[in-house]
Order: sequence, then structure tokens, then C-alpha cells
Amino acid sequence: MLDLSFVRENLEQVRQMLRDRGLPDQLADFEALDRERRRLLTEAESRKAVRNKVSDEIAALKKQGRDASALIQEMKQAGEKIKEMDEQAKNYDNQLRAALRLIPNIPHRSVPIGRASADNQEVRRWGEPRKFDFEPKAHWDLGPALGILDFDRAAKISGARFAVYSGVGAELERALANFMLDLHTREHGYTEILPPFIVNSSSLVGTGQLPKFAQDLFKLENSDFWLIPTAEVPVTNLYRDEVLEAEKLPIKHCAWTACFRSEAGSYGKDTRGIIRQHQFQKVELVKFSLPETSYEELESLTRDAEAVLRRLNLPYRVVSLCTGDLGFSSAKTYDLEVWLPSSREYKEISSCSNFEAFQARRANLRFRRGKGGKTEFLHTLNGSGLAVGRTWVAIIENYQEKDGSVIIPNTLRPYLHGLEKITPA
RNA sequence: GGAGAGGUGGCCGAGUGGCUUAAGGCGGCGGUUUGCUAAACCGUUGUACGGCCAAAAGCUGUACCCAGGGUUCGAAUCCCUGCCUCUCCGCCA
Repeated sequence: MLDLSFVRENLEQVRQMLRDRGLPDQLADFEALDRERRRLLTEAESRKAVRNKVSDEIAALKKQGRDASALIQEMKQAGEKIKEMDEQAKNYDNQLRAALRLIPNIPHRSVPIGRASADNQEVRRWGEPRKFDFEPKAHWDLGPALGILDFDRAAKISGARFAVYSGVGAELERALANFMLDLHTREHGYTEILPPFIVNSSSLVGTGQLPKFAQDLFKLENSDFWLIPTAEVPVTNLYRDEVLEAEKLPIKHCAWTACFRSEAGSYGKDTRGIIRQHQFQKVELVKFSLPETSYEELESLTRDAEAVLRRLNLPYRVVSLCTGDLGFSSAKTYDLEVWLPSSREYKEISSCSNFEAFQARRANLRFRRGKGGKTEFLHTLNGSGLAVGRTWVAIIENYQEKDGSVIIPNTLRPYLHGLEKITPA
């Protein structure tokens, strides 16, 4: 959420931002709504000031044992008028807030202007895609052949966009998650969090998924409970409505969770394999930062996520998303894309974003410099470090052999009791 | 699932309709005293949204005692609904 007075004072800049993102102008009523709200507020408040004063007079009269019925009558009418005005003002206020919550974040000036993913800017590449002397297979062929991935039974027990991992397949998923968590906690200084996988709607409003993107989420019936689409939601909301001390910043958390997404509107997209699932696992990195250092923190967070790919020796590139591709809450996002030999392209495996104060305003995440300083909104950042299922895919596809077996990269072997190779069962 | 107790400022805690501008304490900040620290003493203390002002400072208004409604001239206080926490019993991984 943007700051109300910022929008009021910078309407043209906000309009330009909407154009850059390729969105329609949604600010038509904003000015009138804001002006009317303030007019009502001022008048209702001055009427209340009168009422407060007269109520004191009534108390004083009664104390002296004198008659106050005339004043009481008068205030009774004044009260009705105030109530009416309060209702109107609240109505305007709700409309204004609703409008404000639907305005996306302002992109950082370093973000490339563009319409769609084709306009994203490649920042760097790492590693050489391997040259195969045979036709590399896709993971949806390799996995079932190795007996470690089962789509048919997943469809039976759940439905489309689910998978069952078995044997070494399940162990590999667990090994990857453990490796990532160890790397981030032992070497990168993140404190691990194991949060609830179910959150209330306030948390989703805090990080920006609600109210606009309810259709992407799974909601539990007859309750205010939702399945988390990412650990970003519970972890960013950890310090909601709190005031943190500036010396404690940056706070760095990592969290392994399952993630649940309805994938409504993605019919026909990534239908084969486990690239796009209703349920997947992810290790997430979340930072709470001082405003002045948040872009340095974005760079280091991105490097921390990249380290996972480097240790696993998986070729990847880093892409800066353009204004048209940028997420609703984000001011700047780097996508990490890993090389997938079967499709001969780089595929998103992590998304690292600086939200600046956008989420902090919604979730009321504040900090204070020194004792007695003013409270300020902090900056929030997050990125996958990494999507475990997609890393699983990258391992299986990049390390496949001609006979359909898969070599386990050295880094992972300690997490798999020394296993060097996955061969058909 | 049954029975009960609660939710007040950064924290503890008083407060059953107007003498509350939320007592008192702790903590924080400023000061006095002091060789230093500590102690003692004095002062001070939150958030949000408005208005005045070129702006800042400042002054000023309103709201905020879990949330949302209601009663009343007036609500932290009375009534209703919801959420959350705790205790005991039962059940349970």
C-alpha cells in the first residue's frame, strides 16, 4: 500500500507508474473522494468538540443540582447529526482505503520500462549449459522411469497438478531442503523459522495477496483460514503491529514450508511435470531492513539464493523484471532462472524482491532509531532460496546420463547417505 | 467437547457512567547532585487522521483501553456479537 498523503501529493507520478506497468488509470475518483472525506471529517470533528464541551457543562450543572434538560435535548439532536456524518465519512474512508489497497507499488528507478517478459533485462549468467551427446529427457519421463515420481497415483488420490515422490525421489526433495536451510543458516546468517502453513486473512492483506488475488489461493471452508501460497506470508507477518529497534535490523529469516496455489487461470501452462503444482515446497528468505540499505540487502539476498545454484553447479541467469512484469507489491525483482536441458531454456526458480515500505504499511511493520525516535516503516524483502521442486527438476534433468540414471552432485551426497547415482529400481 | 477466568499505554497494574487530562510503578529521555558508577531527587513520555502555517517548529481538533455493533447528553466502565489468551476436565498425534 502506498502512503495516502504521498498519493494525494504525487498523483501524476502514480499515474505515470500505472502507465509504466501497463495498467489502466484507476485514480479517477481518488481526488474527489479524498477531498469530500476530509471535508466531512473536519465538520464532524468540530461538532464533536462542541458536544464534548457541552457534556462537561451538563455534568457541572447536575453537580450543582441545577436543571440541564435544555442542553440535553440540544445534544441529543447534535448527536444524531454527528452519527450521520460519521457514517458518511466512514463510507468515504472505506472507499478511499479500498482504492489505495488496489494501487501497486512504484517501481525503483533502476527497473527497466517494458510491457512483458520479453522486455526483462538479463543481468548476468553463471555456468555453461552442458553439451549432451544424447537427447536429454524431460523430468516427467525420467522420474517415472526411475520409479521416484508418480503422476498417475497422484491424480487418483488428489487430481491434476499433484505428484507423488517415492523412495530416492522423496529423499532427494528432503535432502535439497536440508542443504538449502543449512547453507542459509550456517553460512549466510539467516535464522530459521518453521511457521504455520495456514494463516488468517489479515496476514494475506499484510503481504498484498488480498484483497486483489484471492482467486490464486486456497481457502478453508467455514473459516477465516487460508493455505499459504508462500512462506513470505507468515514470516513477513511475524512482526506485524510491532515496533522493532533499529539496531536489530536487518533481521534475516529463512523458512522451509509447503506452498499451496490454486493456479486458476494457468490452464494449459506447464501442464506436464512438476514445474507448476498446487502444492510444492520452498525455502524462503525474508529480510526486514532499514530503508536506506534495502537495495544492498536485495543484492546480497539475491547472491544468497544464487549460492544454492552455484553449489549444485547448475547453470543459471539473473533477470531484472521490467515494469510490466513486476509483481503488484514489488518495487524491484530479480528472477533467478535455471537451465533446463529438456526445454533448452532458462526457467524461473527464484524471485527476489524489494517491497520497500509497501508491505510494511499494510502490515504496520515499524522500527525506531535510538530511544525516543520517531517510528518509521521498515523495508521488507524476500526471495526463494530456492523452490525445492524446481531444483529437484533441475538436478534430474541436468545430471541425467544416457542410460536414464542421474548422478547426485557432490554437495548433496552427504544429505543422501553418500548416494552417488540414482538408477532404476 | 464441557466448566471457568481474562484482554487497559513500551512493560506491570488501578480504574463499575461525568472530579480521568487513564492513578501508581517499571523502563526510556532530559536535568540536579557526583572523582567514576550506582543511588536519590526534579521534569518529561504513545499512535493515527485532520485544521492553522509558505514550510518546519509550534498551536489546535478528533479518535484510540482486543475488534465490531448498541444504550446514553456523556462509555475504558453498561448491553450484544465476534476474535484471542489462560486454567481445569474430557478426547487426541
